[in-house]
Amino acid sequence: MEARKKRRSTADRSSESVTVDLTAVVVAVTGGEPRVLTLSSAGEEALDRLPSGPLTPEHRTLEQGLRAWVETQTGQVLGYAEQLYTFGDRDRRLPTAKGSDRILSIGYLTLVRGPRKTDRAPGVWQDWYRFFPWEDWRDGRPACLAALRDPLMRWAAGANAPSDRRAREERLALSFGFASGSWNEDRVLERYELAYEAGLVAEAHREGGSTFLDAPLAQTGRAMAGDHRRILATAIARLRGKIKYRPVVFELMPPAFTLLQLQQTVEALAGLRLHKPNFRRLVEQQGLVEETGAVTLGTGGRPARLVRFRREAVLERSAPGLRVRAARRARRAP
Amino acid sequence: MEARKKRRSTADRSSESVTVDLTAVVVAVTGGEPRVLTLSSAGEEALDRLPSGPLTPEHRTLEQGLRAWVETQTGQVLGYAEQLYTFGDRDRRLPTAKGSDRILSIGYLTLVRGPRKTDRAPGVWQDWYRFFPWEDWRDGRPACLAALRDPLMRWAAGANAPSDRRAREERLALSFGFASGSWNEDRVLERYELAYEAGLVAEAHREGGSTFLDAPLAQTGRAMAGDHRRILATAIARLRGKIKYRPVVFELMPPAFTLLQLQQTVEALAGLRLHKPNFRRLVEQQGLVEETGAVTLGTGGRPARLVRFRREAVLERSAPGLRVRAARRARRAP
DNA sequence: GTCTCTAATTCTCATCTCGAGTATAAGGAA
DNA sequence: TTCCTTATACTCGAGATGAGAATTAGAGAC
Repeated sequence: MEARKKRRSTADRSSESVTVDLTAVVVAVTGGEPRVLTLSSAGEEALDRLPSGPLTPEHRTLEQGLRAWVETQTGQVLGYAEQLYTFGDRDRRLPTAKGSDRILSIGYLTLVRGPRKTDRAPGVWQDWYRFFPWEDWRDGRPACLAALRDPLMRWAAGANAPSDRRAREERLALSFGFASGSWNEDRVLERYELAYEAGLVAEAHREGGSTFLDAPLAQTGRAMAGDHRRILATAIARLRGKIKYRPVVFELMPPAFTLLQLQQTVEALAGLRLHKPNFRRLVEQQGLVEETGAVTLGTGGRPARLVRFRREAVLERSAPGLRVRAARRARRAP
Repeated sequence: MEARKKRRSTADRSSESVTVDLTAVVVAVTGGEPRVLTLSSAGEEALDRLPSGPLTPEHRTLEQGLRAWVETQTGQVLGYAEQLYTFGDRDRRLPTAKGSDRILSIGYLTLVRGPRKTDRAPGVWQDWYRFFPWEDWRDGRPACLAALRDPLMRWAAGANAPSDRRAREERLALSFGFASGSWNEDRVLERYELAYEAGLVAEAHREGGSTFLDAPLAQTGRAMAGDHRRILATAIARLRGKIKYRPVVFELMPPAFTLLQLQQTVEALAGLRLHKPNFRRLVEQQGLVEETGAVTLGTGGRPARLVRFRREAVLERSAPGLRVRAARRARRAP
């Protein structure tokens, strides 16, 4: 543990001077897979980290600062950007531990359309399911979930107070759908935090956190520097939630695309397989796309129409999005 | 364009030292009206402000700091708390302008159940519609909206570039439902920001913002210190959105309540009138409440059953909330 | 040219959900 | 007992949704 200073009576103790770190989760979908832009953290064991940098006086707005940092670090120009959350606990493990000041991290979700190949620009586009293997249900229930279940259950059972135990069990049931058996793809962050608390992810062991480890770490996903994996979880959760009521997917699509490409993009993000005819009906009923007139050949079958996003849709519908539903909703009590 | 600095090698100019302000929107519903806890800002013209205070080294987490400040400033102990957004533009007008450092404000939405009467504790519970009179549609379309419409339209028409004009008109259509005629109660923030940009709220004139003023300021709601009204707008928007898929309303209810009380609470927050039988059906179908066995007399009619929140509901449904719908949804193109 | 394969697109149908309205129940007061 | 008020229950039709079957249109094999 670090010496946690308690000087509460120094002159200007009324306010603490902190430095602010702007951190970007840069998302794209290529080849039907969701990708995050990562860099290699300098020191130590070369963990993956997210593009990030300190807020400086020249940044007029936070978002401006974020864009600047991502550009200088990766060469990537951002499209859509949305603030996610501000992390500010005093004892967070940080990738760039400079001094003993408190560091606030402001996380952003950003989307880019055509991720340039990272020729010689630094940065790697990685499939985000490398970091969260249990989140990809496109080919059915992921195998690693089975491996997580037992340690999680044992962690819950190992709580001291019975009330604690119940609380943990409830969180597990809610997040992973153990018991009820229903998976809610939006709860990415809750699941990561449970895995963390249970000591199942590598990050939890870096600074003497929980010690419950005994689970196959290989199955708990690739680690990231600092708490970047938590920020990534926050971003995925937000994006999965948001595509349902806001047309954000289109920020990831090329100007013209087929309905199948759109579906596959949504599937990639949500980590779910969808029913093709129903997906089409949804998109068309909502008026989210319009014809370009062109078609694609070379699909291997009947040519597909190329469509584009129809901007007027946001004016017509109150929640223009793709409300995908994982499975049949839980039926109410009989 | 701003000079985008590339000097990545100066000593410590790379990071700016900022102070952080924790700001709370404390919400309760009493007497069927939504309330915010406000204080009087010290200096100047005694504007209403939200409870807030700087982050200090003793605060281990941001939320902890927030709770501490609200308690010391108002005596109010918080229940539910949720981070909203971090405001950090360099040129924000702030209620407590200390020095020239950048100040980051982290806004929180917090809910309290039984707001203690503020006997001699500082702080006033104010109907939040005093700050946003156009947001209350419980008795039909609010009158002040008619007064806003014209100035807003003129502001849009007054844009320099035609593309700008179109963009403004689109935002107006989307936020206020002019034209389409459909009101979306969630877009509180967008509406406030439009009113601000159009110079229709007092805050816009405090520091030489836009100068479009000519609208009846009396109808544009009570002003607040700094950008607290924007933070309040953010909170209302978040809360209105969230009751639809998360059982947060119950954080505002007493332990036992009638279905009508619950409905009136939702109506107060959403600023809408709901269909009684359908609201009951919704609540009961979702299994959100259970009987307490007791009934209330003195309702003026048939006694009402007292129910309580049923915690298991969150385990059964993937989005346990009260998806209230303002009106018939927009029909698709013919 | 015809057949076959693949993927795009269209239809069907039963089941839910939801908005809206109507009917009945149970206290209190006149 | 009657009326008034509010709580609670029932009904109906339109639209949304989940699931699957049927049809269409290129490409390549023969």
